[in-house]
Amino acid sequence: MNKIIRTRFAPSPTGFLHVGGVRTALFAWLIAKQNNGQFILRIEDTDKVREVAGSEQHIIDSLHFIGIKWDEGPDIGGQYGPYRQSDKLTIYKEWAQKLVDKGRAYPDPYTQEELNRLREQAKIEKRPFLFREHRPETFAKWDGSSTLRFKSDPKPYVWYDAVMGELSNGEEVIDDFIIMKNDGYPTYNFAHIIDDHLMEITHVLRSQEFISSTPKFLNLYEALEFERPILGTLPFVMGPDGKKKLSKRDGAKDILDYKKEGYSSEALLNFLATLGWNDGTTQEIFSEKELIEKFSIERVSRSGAKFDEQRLLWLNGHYIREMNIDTLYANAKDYFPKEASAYDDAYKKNVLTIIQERLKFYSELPSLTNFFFAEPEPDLTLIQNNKQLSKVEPETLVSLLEVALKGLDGISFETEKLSETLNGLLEKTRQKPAILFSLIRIVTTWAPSSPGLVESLAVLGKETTLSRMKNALNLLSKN
RNA sequence: GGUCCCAUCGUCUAACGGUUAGGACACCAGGUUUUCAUCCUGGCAAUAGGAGUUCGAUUCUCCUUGGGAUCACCA
Repeated sequence: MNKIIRTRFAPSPTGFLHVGGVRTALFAWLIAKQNNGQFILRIEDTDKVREVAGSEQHIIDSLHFIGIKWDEGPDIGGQYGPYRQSDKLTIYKEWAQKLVDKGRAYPDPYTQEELNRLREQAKIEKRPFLFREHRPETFAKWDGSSTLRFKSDPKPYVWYDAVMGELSNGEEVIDDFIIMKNDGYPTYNFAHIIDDHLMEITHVLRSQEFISSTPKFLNLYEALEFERPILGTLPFVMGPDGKKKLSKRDGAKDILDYKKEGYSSEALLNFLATLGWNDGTTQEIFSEKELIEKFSIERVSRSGAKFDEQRLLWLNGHYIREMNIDTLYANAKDYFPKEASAYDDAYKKNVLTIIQERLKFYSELPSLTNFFFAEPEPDLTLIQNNKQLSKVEPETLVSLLEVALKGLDGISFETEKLSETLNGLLEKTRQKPAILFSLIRIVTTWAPSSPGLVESLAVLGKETTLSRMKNALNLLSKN
C-alpha cells in the first residue's frame, strides 16, 4: 500500500550544471531508482531575466553524460506535465486565486519605492524588516496581473530533515512573501510547491541554501492544505578553498568540461556519489548498480565536502585501468593526436594498450603518445640531464648505439624476441640497464617518459625504431 | 546585525558511550632489470577549546571559538 516514490531534479535554465547541481540530481535519482520509483526532470524557468538560451539542452546533456535518466521531463513528456514552469502559468494563477479566495493571499499595495523606504527605516532602527507588520487592513481585489503576496500565519516550526535531522525555527522568520510577480510569473517559493504537489513528489532534495526558507514553505503547505513531502537538505559541495560553496562565479567547471577533458562517466558518478556519502564500510569503488542498492539519504553527511580534483583524478585513472581495451578505445578514440588519423585502428589500439596504466584522463593522450604517430624532435638535453647517461662519455654512447643497432637489425620485432635480444645486448656490452635501456628509450622516443621499452619498440616497429636509432647515431657522432 | 546550519588526519570520510581513533586520496621512503606510470610494503598525519552528565566521552548537553547559509518581484 506504499506510495510510489517520486523524486525530482528542478534546475533553472540559467547556465550550465556544475558538480554540486549534478550531485543533487544524482542523490534524488538514486532514491527513486532504489525504490523502483520515478525520477522527474522539471525546468524552473520563472525568471526570464536570468534565463540563458540553450541551458535546458545543456542540462539534459549533462545529466545524460553522467547516466541519469528520467521517467518524465520536458523532453519526453509524462502524465504530470507540463514539465516546464513557463508552460503552466494559468495553473499557478488558479492556485494563487484559491489562496486569494481563502483570504490567504493579497495584492501588494506598495510601490517598490515605498517598500525600499520601509526596509531602510527598519535598518536604521536596527530591527528586522517584516512585511507582515505593514500588511494592509483590507485586501484589494486581485486582477491577476499585479504582485501577489502570501498572507502568512507566523508560528514556530520543528521539522524533520532526512539529512540534517531535527530542524527548527521561530515565527520571526515567517513573513508575507511574494508568490506571483507582476510579470505574471510565479516565484520559485510558490511554483515549486504547487508543482511538487501536482506531480506527487514524495522526496524533495535540495541544497543547503534553502534551509532558512523552509519554514515559509511549511507555512504555505498548510495554507494550501498540501501534504508535506519528505525534505532532505544536502550540504554544499565546497570550492577549492574548502569554505565557500562551489559556485560558477568562483570558477566551478561545467560538468560537460569534464567530459571534454576525458573523464569517464563511471568515475564521475562514483566520485559524486561518495562526495558526502558512504555506506559505512571502507569500500571506495561503487558501480552504478551498487550505488542504487546501497545509497541511503540518512547516511549523507551534514557538513560540506570539498571538491577534491586529486581524488577524481585517481578514480578516473582507476576506472581507465579497469576498462577492457575495446571499451577504452571507444571512449578515447577521439582524443588521439591529430597525426594519429593516418594510422589504422589496430595500431592505435596497440598504443593505447601499452599506455593504459599511465593514462589518467583521455585528453592527456597526445602528450603521452605523440612519438608513436609523428617523428619526435631530438632533444639532447634528455641525455644530458639523465642521471646515468650524463656520466657516460659521448664516444661510449655512440658505440653502444652501434652495437644495439646491429643487434636489433637481424631480428623480428615481437616482444619476446625483443626482450631476449635486449637482454643479450646487456651482457654483450656489459652495461647496466639504466645506461643501455635508457639510451635506446630516449633516442627512439625523445620523450621524458614512455611505456616499457620492449612494448614501445614492438609497437613502433622495426623500421621506425632502426631509423630513429640511425638518426641519433648521426647526431651523437657529430658532437 | 537577527535567525538558522555545520565542526575527526592537508582532503574525502569510518567508529551500538568502551578501538593502539580505522580506511581512501595526496605526500614521503623502499621494492618490482631504464624513464614515467602501475602494483606491493612501510611511514607521516586528526577528534577546535572549555565545562557538565557518566565508571568511561569523537559520540549526549551547555558555553566559547571558527566556518557557512539566509534575510529579493533569484532560484
